[in-house]
Amino acid sequence: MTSTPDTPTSRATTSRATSIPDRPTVDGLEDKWGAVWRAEGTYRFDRERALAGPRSAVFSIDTPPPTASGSLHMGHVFSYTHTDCMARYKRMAGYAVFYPIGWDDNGLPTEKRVQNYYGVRGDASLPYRPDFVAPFHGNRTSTKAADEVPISRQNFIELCDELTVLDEQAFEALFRRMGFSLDWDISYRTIDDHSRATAQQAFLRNLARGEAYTAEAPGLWDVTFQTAVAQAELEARDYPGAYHRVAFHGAGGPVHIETTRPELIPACVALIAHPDDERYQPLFGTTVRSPLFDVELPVLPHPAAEPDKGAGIAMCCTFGDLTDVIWWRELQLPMRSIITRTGRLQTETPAWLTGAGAQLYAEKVSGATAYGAREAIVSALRESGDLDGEPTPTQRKANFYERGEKPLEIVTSRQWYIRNGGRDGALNAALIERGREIDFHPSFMRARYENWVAGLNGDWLISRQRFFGVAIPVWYALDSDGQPDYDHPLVPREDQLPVDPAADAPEGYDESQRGRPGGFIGDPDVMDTWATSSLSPQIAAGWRGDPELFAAVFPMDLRPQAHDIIRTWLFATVVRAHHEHGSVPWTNAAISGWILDPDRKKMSKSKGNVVTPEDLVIQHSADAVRYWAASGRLGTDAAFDPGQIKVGRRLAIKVLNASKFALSFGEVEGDLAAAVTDPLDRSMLAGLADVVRAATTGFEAWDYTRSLEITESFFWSFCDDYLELVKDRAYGGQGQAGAASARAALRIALDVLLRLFAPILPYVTEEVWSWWREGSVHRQPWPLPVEALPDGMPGAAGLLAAVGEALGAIRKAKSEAKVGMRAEITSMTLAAPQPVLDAVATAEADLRATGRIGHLGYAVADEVEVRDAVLVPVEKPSA
RNA sequence: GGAUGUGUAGCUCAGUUGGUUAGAGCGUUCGCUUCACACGCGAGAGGUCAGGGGUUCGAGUCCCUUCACAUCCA
Repeated sequence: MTSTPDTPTSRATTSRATSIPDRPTVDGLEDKWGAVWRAEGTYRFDRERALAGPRSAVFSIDTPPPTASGSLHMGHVFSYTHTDCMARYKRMAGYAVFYPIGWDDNGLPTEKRVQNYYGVRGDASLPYRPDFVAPFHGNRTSTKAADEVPISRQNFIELCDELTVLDEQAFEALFRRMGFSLDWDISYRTIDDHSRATAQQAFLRNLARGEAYTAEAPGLWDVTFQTAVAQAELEARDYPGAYHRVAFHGAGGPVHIETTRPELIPACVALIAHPDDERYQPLFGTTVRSPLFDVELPVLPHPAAEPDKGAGIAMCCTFGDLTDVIWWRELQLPMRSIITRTGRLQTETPAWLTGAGAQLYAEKVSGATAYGAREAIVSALRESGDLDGEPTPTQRKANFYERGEKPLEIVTSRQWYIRNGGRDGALNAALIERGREIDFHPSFMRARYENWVAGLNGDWLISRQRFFGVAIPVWYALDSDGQPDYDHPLVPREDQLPVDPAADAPEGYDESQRGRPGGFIGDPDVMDTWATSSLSPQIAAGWRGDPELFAAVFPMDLRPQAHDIIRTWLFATVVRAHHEHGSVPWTNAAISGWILDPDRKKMSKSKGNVVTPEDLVIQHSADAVRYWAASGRLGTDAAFDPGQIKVGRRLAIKVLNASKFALSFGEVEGDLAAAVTDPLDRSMLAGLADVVRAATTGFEAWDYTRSLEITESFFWSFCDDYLELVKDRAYGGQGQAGAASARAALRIALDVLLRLFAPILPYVTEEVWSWWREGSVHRQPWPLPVEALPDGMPGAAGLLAAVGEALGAIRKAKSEAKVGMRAEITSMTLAAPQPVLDAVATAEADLRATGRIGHLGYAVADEVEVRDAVLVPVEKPSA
């Protein structure tokens, strides 16, 4: 075994023998360095250091767990790159960066994908089949529901588990290729045992404190997915309908209402007009009889009636829309519901119907879809003469579940809620106040939060009648008649979590008592996905089971996400932390914009304008794609721009080539800074010190784009002007000391520049670092201005700028003469303001070598220009 | 209807607390085989800063107003 000397800890002395490829390339760096970073644990969270040090030395990130069953799109790459740039900066700035990754794999998106991928459908009434084999594996051609094989809940869940694991592998591969410096050792899935236990524990504590409760109430219901839907999942869409002018029968003659839903006439409980509406004031307190069904109904005043809409008087049914719910509740009207959970009208004839009405119901509408019932009732109204005129088409706003295709119905059901300030002014105000404890980046995004919280109109409905989710961890005792006692749910102990009430029995009971009088039943529902993902900080930070870690990283420093889910994910997370910890979940929220296609439309699969990130990375390199993403500021939507990716690729290549060049002149022994004696070199380093200051300010203000722009713009003029100007001297054209000064300055500049670029371009910077340095550039400290130019060393950025201006004039003269830049200038006069002439005099040898100038004269002038140039064109070799 | 943001070169965007002649990249035009890079280098053309009004010695920047677009909430 050979004895190796201890690796020096000082950064500046860890140079190693330079080894540079002949033709450096950006292609293939992802695989090369991805493997090294993985093997070395380059981005591993330093737990020991974090626990030992103060909280302020940790930077913790609540990474969004992507929906694993969704497709990978540019939006992911965009937003995750923003976060990664900040994470890399913070790591270099000395923080112990806690940067976990999770996958959101429970919930409806996964169920839909499993349904399509395997050709199956969950059916809670079926028994488990241990030997079940799915008919398809992503190769299904039919999309007909009839072709789907119904399987048990447990079989369905097993398939969800199987497919999400596959999907997550695809995500992980992309995230690794993109160079996201996540700690893959800290990962979770929202369906794994730890997440389920955490979600259940948080729920049980909400329940114990009265923040979670059940209620049987009318609520929005999706008839396709047959589940209750929360306010945050609503989407108002235009939906075609028709106004039907229908006569109700009053004592003093017909009362006409206009409705888009005549099929609900049998569910009508009242007619309602605005209290100030003089047309209907005489009718208040009287009753009318409904057409066809002849049910006696009161005419009542309520301010929610809109006098300008339709006839100004409306029928209130249980339930056609949310206004009906308000009327029903506030006017204490009876419940006459006929729409069932499938969206069809109930088959049994309602008890409140009699005679001809009952017969009509039984014969024409019983069991019909809403659409079929409407047709039947309209034709009956036409026959009875109660339809005034023909229906007039209209566009109305209807509520849809964001993933659904049919308008939501309102169905009465027992559901679980978590208090979120939607029905409680004090809690609402407290949550708005919590929002003000969070720094939003950009700050105007707070308005989205406050808008949403202030506009809530009910508590957060968290129960879903679905399969693949975290079970609501409660059971209900059955009385001797087999009726469940919903008011006293049976709960597990926290150390028993996670539990599945469908498979586990509550304490004090055994499985044989399930469903029997005197026994118990499990709550059949699962939680909404957000009820779990709103706990991502608690899940990742070990709230359950790792209190030391939790104390070290919570509340977290950063929540990165896109602006469309402020109302859902961001808000829900604030609600949970407020209830559980009495604090914010994090102190900063970095809000990324969306990716739009070049026509400024949001990119989406249905529009067929999606570009897959994998292709782009393969084609242009991860650094190039990151460059494009980092060019988009927080909060700003960005057009997808392949041109910008190409610019990134060029920059990455330039970093390789310029670095190769800067390192090609050989080592400089001893103290590099002391070797820099030439004023032009010091000027360049002074400019670089300014860049370090500005780039640091940019990152500190969450403005990685500004940091990149400043560094990039310096780097290009460094290549175009400085490298050209010192080339001759660095080759030794002007003696030993001059060469040493140039070579040392190049190495200092490269060292600093690589670190400035490292958060944005992790691959090429790491590649170049490996040519001449030990370790990873990503574990180096963020550069300080004094590393570019030591305190006290004279140096003014203006000198290089002035010489560069003179060089520009020389290039212009050659360009206008249509000769190459290598063309010799036998003699010329440089006209310029005196300060520029002074600067040029300081660096005259460099300028003359670069411009290939023989005799150089000076003249004072306002503008910089070349006069009286005598050019010798380069002889072209004859063909 | 309410809220928020945006409007600067053909395109994508910078433009700090108001301060000389408004910048960059892409694209375009012209030129250059240049010893790191042709995936390169050099040069040029291109703008009534959405419109109107105001404050100021001075406005792309501040105020008012109109218009257009986007998103969120009703």
